[in-house]
Amino acid sequence: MKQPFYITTPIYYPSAKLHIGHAYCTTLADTIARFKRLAGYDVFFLTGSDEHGQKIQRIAESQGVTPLEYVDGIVAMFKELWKRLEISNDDFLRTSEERHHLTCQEFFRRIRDKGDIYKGEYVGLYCTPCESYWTEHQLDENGNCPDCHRPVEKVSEEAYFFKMSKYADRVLEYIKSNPEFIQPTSRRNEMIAFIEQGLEDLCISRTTFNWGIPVPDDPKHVIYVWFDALINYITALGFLNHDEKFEKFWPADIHLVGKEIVRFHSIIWPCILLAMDLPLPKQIYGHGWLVIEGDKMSKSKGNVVDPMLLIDEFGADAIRYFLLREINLGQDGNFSRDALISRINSDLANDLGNLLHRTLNMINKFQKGIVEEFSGVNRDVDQSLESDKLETIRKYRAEMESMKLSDAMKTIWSFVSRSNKYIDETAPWKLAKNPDQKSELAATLYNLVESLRVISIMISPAMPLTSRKIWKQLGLDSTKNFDEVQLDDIENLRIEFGHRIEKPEQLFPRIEVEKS
RNA sequence: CGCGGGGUGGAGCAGUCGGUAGCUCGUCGGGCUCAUAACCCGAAGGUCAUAGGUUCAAGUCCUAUCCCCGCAACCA
Repeated sequence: MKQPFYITTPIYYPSAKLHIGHAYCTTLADTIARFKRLAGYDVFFLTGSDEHGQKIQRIAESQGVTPLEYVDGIVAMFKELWKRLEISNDDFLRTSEERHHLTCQEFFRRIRDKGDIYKGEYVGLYCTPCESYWTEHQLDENGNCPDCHRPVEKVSEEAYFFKMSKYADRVLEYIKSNPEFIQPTSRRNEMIAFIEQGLEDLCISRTTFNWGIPVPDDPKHVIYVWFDALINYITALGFLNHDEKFEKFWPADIHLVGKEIVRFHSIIWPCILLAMDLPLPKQIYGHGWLVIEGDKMSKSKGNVVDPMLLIDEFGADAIRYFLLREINLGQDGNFSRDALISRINSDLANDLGNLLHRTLNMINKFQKGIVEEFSGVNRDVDQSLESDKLETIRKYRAEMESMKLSDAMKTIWSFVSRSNKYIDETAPWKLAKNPDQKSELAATLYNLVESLRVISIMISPAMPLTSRKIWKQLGLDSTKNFDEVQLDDIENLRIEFGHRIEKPEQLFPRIEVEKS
């Protein structure tokens, strides 16, 4: 029986189109999910949309449509983006779906019945024209509403509270005794410090708007979006229907989230689960943010990068590779068009693309497109290439398993480089001129095809389209169907003598940049 | 003294247990010609923000200072 593996992205808020930061997070999750599938796990990979809240309701009103009509349009764009980016999610959860409403209400009811949700007074600073509560920190320099800059007033309303304080100690204990729970460590330290300063009970209902999940038996309240949103991870597993998916996949292996929402996932979410007597997720991984040309991405700065346009221009795999390679998981990373083009040209076109192209070209030119048989060739360079290959595979597996995705890409590419060097070392164009060296030539070309075969499997979680293209061009479909390739095939599968390669095609054309 | 992250050759970054400072791009020189003017080899270039301290030895530990960037509870 296959081992289960459950990974999630956050459910994104459909108040606007998704930007490159969302694409980054989802690409990371997708790459991990694909790697785990390749490694033989039974993977469930979830993403979705968090559709409720006052902000959505207001935008919809301003456009003269219902909230649902409004989010339907945006969510369709989410789905289109994930399709174009080759995201392999197993489900897409919308919090507006009935399955989620019912699950969420069930959580509320059970926690209330056991006495951990109570009715109280929410006191806050309210801006009447904006119909919004603000915290003191959010106010502008004059102590006014940060949106409209008019004065706010202290207002209270009836609200439900969740007894988070009751669970603070247990969550802290869990974090402390499970060092892997919150990653990276810097975030973990932050969370410990945060809990140690004391947790207040969480206000989990609102009465100032109605686009949300109604509180059971008290429908003038809607459930606060975070309480609503976090539960999505369990809704999707069919918790309510005692689905076998729930038994199999809960607790989640990784909730991959942005650093700004680590707190919700590593404190509020565990408190909710403890109140429900459910096991806690194994890991919350907080990735960093993308800064654009050194600046924080924001609408007001007008530097928001649309991933869809990038995919149109450069293709999904190039974007995926860049994000995985260039940014160290857990830290902030820089996104710039120049850096992207530079990566595409040097790593993808010059190194990988050209390695494939020159290899296939030589097989066509010197051996009429056939990977020919040879025997008795074992030069130092061959041994050296072989041992580098084995070391590369070993490192790659270790790095992928420990989520060092950027390191894993570096490891693959140093082997790409090694293979290019092997061509220089063996100089097949010279071997081709001498009939006595037919075996050496065949061995060289065979070893190169082997290198590319290994590379194509290793890049498949990160660059599924390119991986498939290489597989096809190498003529490997006759050896094994690409979709059935497993991680162990890196070592186990061997190319047969005499098989025919396909027509070489450029994987990544160079992008010419005008010099200024 | 709110919390956290960061300051390493022209640019972007790695540096695990402290032991001669690495990678990619760019620049310069050479080689090769199978290839997407790609590939391979070599070189130049850093007092690792600053000032102290611990140590036989510090980018790596400790203290102080300066600069940049996030977060600061209902905000995805």
